[in-house]
Amino acid sequence: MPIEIPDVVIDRLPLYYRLLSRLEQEGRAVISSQELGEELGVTPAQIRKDLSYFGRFGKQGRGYSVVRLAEELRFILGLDRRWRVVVVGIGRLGRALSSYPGFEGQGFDIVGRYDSSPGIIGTTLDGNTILNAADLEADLRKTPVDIGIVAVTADAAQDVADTLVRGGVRAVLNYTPARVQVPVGVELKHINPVLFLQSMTYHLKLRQRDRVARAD
Amino acid sequence: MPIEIPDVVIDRLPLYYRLLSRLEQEGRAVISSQELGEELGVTPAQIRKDLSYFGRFGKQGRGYSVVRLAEELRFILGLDRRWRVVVVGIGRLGRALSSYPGFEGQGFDIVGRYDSSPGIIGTTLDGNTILNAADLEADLRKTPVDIGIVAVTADAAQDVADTLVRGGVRAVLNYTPARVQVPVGVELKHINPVLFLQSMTYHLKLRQRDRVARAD
DNA sequence: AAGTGTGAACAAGTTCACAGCC
DNA sequence: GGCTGTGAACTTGTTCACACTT
Repeated sequence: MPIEIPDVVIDRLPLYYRLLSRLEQEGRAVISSQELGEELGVTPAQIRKDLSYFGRFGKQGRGYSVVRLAEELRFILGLDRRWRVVVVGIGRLGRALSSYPGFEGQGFDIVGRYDSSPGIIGTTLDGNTILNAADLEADLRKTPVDIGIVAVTADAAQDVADTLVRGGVRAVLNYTPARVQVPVGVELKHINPVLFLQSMTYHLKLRQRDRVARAD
Repeated sequence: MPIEIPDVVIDRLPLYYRLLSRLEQEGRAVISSQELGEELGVTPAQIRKDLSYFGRFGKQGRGYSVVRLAEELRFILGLDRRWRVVVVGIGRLGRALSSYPGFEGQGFDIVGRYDSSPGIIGTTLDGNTILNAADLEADLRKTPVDIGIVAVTADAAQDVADTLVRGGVRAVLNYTPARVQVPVGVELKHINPVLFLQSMTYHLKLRQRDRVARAD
């Protein structure tokens, strides 16, 4: 009976969670789907439907207990434990990611920073020694890691992903412009600013055309 | 007669374009939707339907001319011109973005790097002087910019976005975990690695549960 | 009275399947 | 013969609207 939950729903949950988390800290006790929706730019029906995939967390006539719902989402998303993350590729981007303060507070521990360049291996970053990427697979085998962030050059991306997977990593976040392949059963997401920009320019161009057309 | 083209379609075009671009360089003359689809993990019908929103670029019995289709996509996406970009916030992430070699080659010129910290203003990065964020709006008024990348702290994000918009920027790429608002008519995209990771942990947790269940 | 949870209606997006052209 | 372009069929996702609970 595992009713398939749409991926779009899963992708919205962290958004809900982030807001709930903030409200929780602000000491807000109860909130309605209406108000949640306004805050997030989503319809209230959407929020209720999304949550209904996982249970009945609200009270009619009242709304959702902020604390309760935050906790439920934490549980659903697996944020009630800590996740072990390695960053591979300590160039400028890898350095920025390794030092990103937002991970720690959300349950993600960066437990390894790897690079393959002799000039970088052995140096320290925020007090952590950069390890040799050649040791990555062996290290992963010794002490398992959940998530790998790939911030190497495009041509090395597939190799690194393969190594991560061989080492037992079950989720790969690829910051490389290369499209990498992983076996089924391994989670994979791509973050590529150029693709974002290119879809934005489509809209910019459209709008410019409109403006010119209207000016006639 | 502007038939509304779904946003999902627009978001796929840069993917198609990137592959076509590579094929073009490799000297490939013609390709079928079948093969494009295999390469991209998309159904051939999807590709044909997507492209059909914009015109009839293929030849029956033959496929698509790689050069022709790449050119069409370049035109559709507005990549047949250069776009002026500023990066605001030159912390570790802003530095990484400012130096990212992928922008230049795809038609995006970083024409300004701004920060508000006295220790950073006036320093240079890749030979470019970091400018004072206090001058941002005036600078934008003088020499217009198309796209703004926001890489400041979360609490400053909305202010920076407002400044960009007042300065005439029509697209904002927000690297901040803060949800920012922009007026209608301004493009806005968010890139937040934590949200990506949090939807991945949902799947990781699911899979772990499955594994435990099977082990019984 | 207010607001959830949810089947039913609707909308959006994807795939099918085939006529038409090269 | 092979592959595009595209209505039609289907599937997926969203919104509606209301019975029901507090």
